[in-house]
This record gives sequence, C-alpha cells and structure tokens, in this order.
Amino acid sequence: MALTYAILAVLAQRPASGYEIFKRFEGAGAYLWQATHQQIYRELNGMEALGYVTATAGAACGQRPARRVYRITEQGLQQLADWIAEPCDLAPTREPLAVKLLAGHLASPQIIGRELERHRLAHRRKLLALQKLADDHFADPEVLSIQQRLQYLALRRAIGEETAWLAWFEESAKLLGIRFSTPEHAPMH
Amino acid sequence: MALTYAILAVLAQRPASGYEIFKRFEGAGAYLWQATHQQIYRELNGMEALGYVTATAGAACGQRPARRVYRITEQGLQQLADWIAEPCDLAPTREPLAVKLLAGHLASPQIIGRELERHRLAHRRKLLALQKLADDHFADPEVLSIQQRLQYLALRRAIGEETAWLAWFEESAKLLGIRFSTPEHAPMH
DNA sequence: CCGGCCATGTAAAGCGTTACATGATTTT
DNA sequence: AAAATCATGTAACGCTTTACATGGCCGG
Repeated sequence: MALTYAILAVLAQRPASGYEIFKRFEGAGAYLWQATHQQIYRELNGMEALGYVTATAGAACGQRPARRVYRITEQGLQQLADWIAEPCDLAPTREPLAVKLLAGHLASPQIIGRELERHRLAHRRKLLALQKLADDHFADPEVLSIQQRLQYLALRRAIGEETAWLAWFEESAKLLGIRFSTPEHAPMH
Repeated sequence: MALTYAILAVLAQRPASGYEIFKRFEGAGAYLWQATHQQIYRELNGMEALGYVTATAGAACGQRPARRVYRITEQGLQQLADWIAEPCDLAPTREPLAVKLLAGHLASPQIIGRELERHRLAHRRKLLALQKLADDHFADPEVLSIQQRLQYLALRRAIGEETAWLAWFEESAKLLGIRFSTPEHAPMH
C-alpha cells in the first residue's frame, strides 16, 4: 500500500504528471521510494477511481498522448494524513551485497573486491547527487519553515544512509586488506 | 531471485531445516534478509525440485510433521557462486518514515514526534541486539579467518545502518525542537 | 536521420504479505 | 491447564519487475 502514499505525498506538494512522479522515483531523486513507471501509472489509475486524485484531461493538443496532470483531492489529503498518523513498521532489510559476503568464500577475493568497489562507486555517486540536492534547496537549515525542515530531514536521512555505506566500505577494505583503485577524490566518471 | 540465494548462503554454512532458516530471517538475526516462513518453505520446495538442495526425509519419528533438514548440493553451491560473481544492483530504497516526513505538515507535530520516537526505539533495540551478536561471535576482529571476516563485515554493515539511523534521529530532534522522552541509557523494555 | 528523452500504457511472471490450518512439545 | 514455541504447510491477494508496445519531439 505504501506506494499509494508515496505518490500522494509527492502530489501533496504540487500537481504532477505520471512521468514527473516517475522521475522523482528513479535515479538520484529517488531517495525516498523507488518505483517503475508501470507501477506509477497503474497506481494513479487506481487512485483516480477511488477519488484520491483528479486528472486534467490532456487538452488534445496534437497527436501526442495526452499529458495528464494529477492533482490530489481533499479525500486524498485526508487519506494521506490518516496513513501518516497510523504507526508503521520498519522497512524490511534486504541486502544482496551482505548476502554475497556471507558466502563470499565461494568466490575469489578478486571477485568480491570488484563487487565491493562497484557498489562503493555507486554509493559515492549517489551521495554526491544527494549533497548537491541539499546544497541547492536547503542551503541554510536554520532558516527553513517547518514544512521545509521536514523535507530536509527526509533528504538528510538518505545522506546519512549513503555516508554509512561509504564508512563501511572503508572498514571492509581495511579488514580484508583491499585497496580500492579509485582514489578518494577521483573524477566521477 | 535473491531470496533463493539468501537461503543458499545460509545452507552453505551448514544444513538446516526450513524453520531454522526462518529464524535467521526474522527478528534480530534478520540483519541480511527478512522473509516469512511461507516464503521460505515455498522457496525450499522449488529449490529441491531444481536440485539446488536435498532434504533428509524426516524419519517418521512420531506423529509430528517430519522435520526436513536441507543440505546444499554441488549444483546449489555452483549456482550460488555464479550469483555472487555476477554484478548486482543496489537494493531499492523504500522508506515509509521519510515519506511521512515529506508530507508531515499534514499531521500534527505530536503525531510526527511520536512516530519518530517509536522508530527510534525500535532501531535502538535492533542496534543493541546486533552489538551483542558482534560481541558474542567476533570479539577480536583481527584474529578472524577470511570467512569469519566476511561474515563479520556483513554484521558490521547492519550495525552501521542502525547507527546511522540513531544519529539521524538526534539530528531530527534538534532541527524540530523535539526532546525524546526516553533517555539515552534507559532500560530496553 | 539516428539516438535518446518525453509520455503513456498492457501483460505476464515473480516475489512478498496476510490469513488460515494443524498438531506436538516446552514453559509458566 | 493455558500459553508460547516448534514445525510445516495451503491459498489468495497484492506489490514489483520485466518484457513488449507506441509514437512524438529534440539535439547532434
């Protein structure tokens, strides 16, 4: 059910098309929730039927598939507020990389080392993208409105997550006697 | 597919019954992968059909449902080694709590504060359980075998994750002007 | 004019959750 | 004697992923 609310939370900020929502749930902007466009379009159709959102008919402005802009309704806002108030479980843990380590002796140290390095690079790229988002939108955390502070903290959560990953890669390298080939401040690509 | 390999990784350490595997995928021990017993039994049946594991027929020792102990096969080990060698994607991000913050202005500060506190307690409990595991099994990281080091790092990953959560809760409290009611070193229950 | 991005969808298969079900053993 | 834990499953539903499909627009 939570995809529903992730979409509603985005729409509560401003109206958006399915595609725009998808962009927020993919790549660097996807620090809260990841979803494919198929999921999102399906979910939007379902929520429209339930009356949580309304869509502007795309104003048949050409042969192009009508761009539908979704807007959250009073009912959708209420539904979202109810969900926020209701206690939720912790997100379930599922870490393929840690599973690989658990049985890592079945592969060569080189293979493990390469996989660690790949993930380290991916996490570093993600962290840099997130820090850029923070710099662009929340330069001075002390002067933010309450609403902005909450959004900033959501972003800070993702930054903390990625920072923890990078610290763990350092620890792993030390304990396994690996030296990652990419230096600390190498070019990003 | 990854549940398959999480189970194989456990069976690569030692043979186990479905229930024992379930115990490792639930509660405090579930720091790598979470799954319900239903998933695990289904997966084990599937893997037996594929020849990745064999099961000892439970030796009809009473009326009790035969306890089936699974053992990984050569083929299963090969399959697992292949999966480890093949690069995998980062785990997808899905954080209900951060989504709640994003639209947090729709609820009262009290409700947000309570939910933050609930999660903070849950994460602290989890961290304490993980640290106990680390103390019990990996007291001195420097003298471990390679295989043990890899397993220790899997655990360290989970510890880093929980530590990052707790740091984030502190930051959140400061920025929102909340004081969590539970003191830093309160009893665990 | 080709490749990538915008923009939306359908279909099927696989994975995860919830509910239901059974019955023995161990602990309180 | 009741409750919790051990131990294994079936069934249904819902969410996620992958593959397939279409066509316009824009930059090199």
